[in-house]
Order: sequence, then C-alpha cells, then structure tokens
Amino acid sequence: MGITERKEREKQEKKALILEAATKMFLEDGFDKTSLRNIADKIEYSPATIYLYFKDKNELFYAIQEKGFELLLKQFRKLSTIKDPFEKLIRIGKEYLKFAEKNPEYYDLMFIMRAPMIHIEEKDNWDCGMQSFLFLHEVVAECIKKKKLKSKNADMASIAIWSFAHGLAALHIRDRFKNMHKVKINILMEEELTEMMNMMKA
Amino acid sequence: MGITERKEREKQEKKALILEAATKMFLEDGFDKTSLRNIADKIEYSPATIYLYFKDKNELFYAIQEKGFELLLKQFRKLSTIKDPFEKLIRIGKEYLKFAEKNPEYYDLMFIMRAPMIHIEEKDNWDCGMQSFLFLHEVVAECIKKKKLKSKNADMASIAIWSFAHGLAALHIRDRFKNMHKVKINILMEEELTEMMNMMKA
DNA sequence: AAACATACTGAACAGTGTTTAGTATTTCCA
DNA sequence: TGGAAATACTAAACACTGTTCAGTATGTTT
Repeated sequence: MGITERKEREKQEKKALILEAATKMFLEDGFDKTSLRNIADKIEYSPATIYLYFKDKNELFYAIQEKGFELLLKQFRKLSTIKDPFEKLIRIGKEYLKFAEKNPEYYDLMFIMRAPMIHIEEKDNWDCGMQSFLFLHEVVAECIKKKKLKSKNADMASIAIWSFAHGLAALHIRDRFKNMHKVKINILMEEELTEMMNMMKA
Repeated sequence: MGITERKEREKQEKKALILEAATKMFLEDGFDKTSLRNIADKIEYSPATIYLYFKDKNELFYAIQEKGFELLLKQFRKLSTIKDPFEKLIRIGKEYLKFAEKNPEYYDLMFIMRAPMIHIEEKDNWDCGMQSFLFLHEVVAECIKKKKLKSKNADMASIAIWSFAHGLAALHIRDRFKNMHKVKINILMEEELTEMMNMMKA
C-alpha cells in the first residue's frame, strides 16, 4: 500500500515548499526581518502550520545554514582539479570571498549570526561546513609538505587563513569599512588576499 | 540665572543614568535580549521616558558602541611608549584579542552586530574607532619604513592585520570554532597571532 | 456508518519597539 | 501672588514578533 508513502512524500514536499519560501525571503530581506507570519502569508498557510514541519524558527535557520554550507562546498569542489597546491589555496580564498560577496545573507547565517551552534557529532548541520574547512586544511597541509608556505603547522595555518578571509568578509558585510575613506580603500578584497598569500609564501 | 543650567545638568545626569543602566544590562545579557522595558524597570521609570533622552534603541546602541571604542583606544594608547615598532604591532594585536575576549558584548556592538553604520563626517560615533585604526596604521607604516614587514603598502597591510585579528575574534565569539575538535584547537588565539606576525615579518 | 488519524487554523499569550494623549509639576511673567 | 506656559513623566495603545493550543474539517480505516 503506497498510500502512507504518498502521504510521507507529500509531507516532505510541503516541508520543502516552506523551506523554499523561507529561504527566498531570508536571502532577500534577511533572517531577522522575515517573520513566520510573512512566510505563512507567502505560502498561503497559517503561521501555526509551519510549526507542524519545523520545530521553531531556529530549525529553519539550521536548514538554510546547511544549504549554504552545501553551496560553498560545491564551489570548493570545483577547484579539485587544480594541481599546484599554492595556486589551489589562492583560488580557495578567492572563491570564499566571492561566495560572501554574492551570498551575503547565506554568509551571515553561516558564519556571523548569533545562533546556538550545535556541537553534537550526530547533527550533520555543520557537516558540509566542516568538510569545507577540511578541504582547505588538506590543501594547506600539502602546501606545507611541499614547502610552499612559511608555516609548519597545518592546523594553525588553515585557521589563520580562514580567520583572515572571514575577517575581510565579515567586516565588509557588516559595513565596518565604510567610514575608512581617509585611508584609501579602493583596494579590493581580492587584492588583500593575494597580498596576504604572498606574505605567507615560503 | 543658573536655573536653566541646573536643568540642563540634571537632564544630562538622567541621560547618563539611563545609559549606565542600559550599558550594564547590554554587557550582561546582550543587546537583543535587553528590552527597553527591562531598562525602564531597572531605573524605575516608564519605558516612554527613555525616548525623551534617546531617539530610539539604535541611539542607545551608538552611545554604547562609542564607549567601547573609547575603551579600546585607551588600551591601545597604553602601548604608546613601546619603541620598537614591530614589538608594538604585536602588542596591539594581543591587546585587540584581549579586548574581544574580556568584553565580548562590547566587541559585538562595535564590530559584529548589524546596525546602520553612520558614515557622516560630523558624527563622531566611529571617531575613536577610526583613531584606533589609525593607531594601528601608523605603527604598520613605521614597520614598513624600517623594513620590519614584508608588505610595502601600509593601507593594505593594516587592513589585512585588522581583518585577521577580527576574523579570529569574531569566529570565536560566534562559536564557529566549537565544532572543530577534529583539528586540535587547544591552540590559543594569541599563538595564532604570533604565528601570523612571524609570517608577515620581513 | 462510526471511529480514528491527519492537516490545518483562529485565537490567544507574552513579549518587543515606539507613539501619543493626557497628567502632574515646576518655572515664568504680569 | 495668580494664572499661563513650559517641562517631566506616564498609562495605554499600536503594530509587530515567536509560539502554543483548543477546535475543526478532511481523509482513511475498520
């Protein structure tokens, strides 16, 4: 009897429908400015219905955060073919900044917004996020092995590089470079990245 | 007639009283979780009274942000006596991270939280923030002049260093290092900083 | 046809930032 | 000194928010 299966399928479809509408609105107007009532209006259901498919607004947050991590990882994976590890490292950095620039709301959810970060192994919420970091970590380790980087510690170096890229992206997204016209900031973030990578080069 | 002066003084005192209570609560519970009603309860006034002294919650935000910038600048100024520019640079970085660690809520208001950043010259909201950056910029420029840094561009290098430090602080504050126990993170942020500075050294 | 399960909603709860009409109180001037 | 004017303050309301729950209407099963 495929009837319960059909029901299950329909349920998943509705969940996907809600998530899709929510994602769209979050990416357009931001997470905070999108209310459950707005989402409910859009999909023409009552706000209470959303709670039948998602425990609360946080769960919606995590679902979209996961989508973001998947998207970033997908971009990274495109760089897998690059042979030279240092070239690859630079491209990872550029891709990261491009991602933040093109998907500021995703980036916000993933790396900036305050949210109870789940640190349980089972939850695969941060899974793609972790994989993205490991992708970077691997390349850094290879760079170190081939003596392309000054650093000798892949753990430290990859965190350092991530922190730097995040710093650039986060300060930019949160408008903290705005009041800095006294110091010329016609310099693009990409240039900052290449400058930094040059410094780190062995 | 000092009567209007007394009134003015009393008004400023009440404004300070509100700001003090608000600051205390913001630093304890966070900006978002502190409501104007909570503040009003604490100072035993009606919520509407706050609006006689501050235009809205944002203005309270800016006032406290400014306090934070002043505090950070004060910490930086303590380092003025250090002669060697590279040593000074390292100490600035350490001080920055220490500030973020010890005053996470201030740091949040100053550098992470989404808020309409005012970019008008007259507004001295970001003034101490700017001065803090210029303090860093000056030291970086001196380092470059004395060939202590690899970089040749003080604008870019100072933004790079700030971004790196901010990345560390922000990811830490927003718990994004939490799920990274697969990669050893017994490494402290300070060690990350010195590692990075060593890389940037000429 | 009756019993049950599922899907959904209206209405409410407790909270938020903000505005406004109205009330005391104090200051000013004739 | 008495009445007008300015000041300080607040209760109550407005329009929101996330969330819960009793109740309804529909579909499925026996």
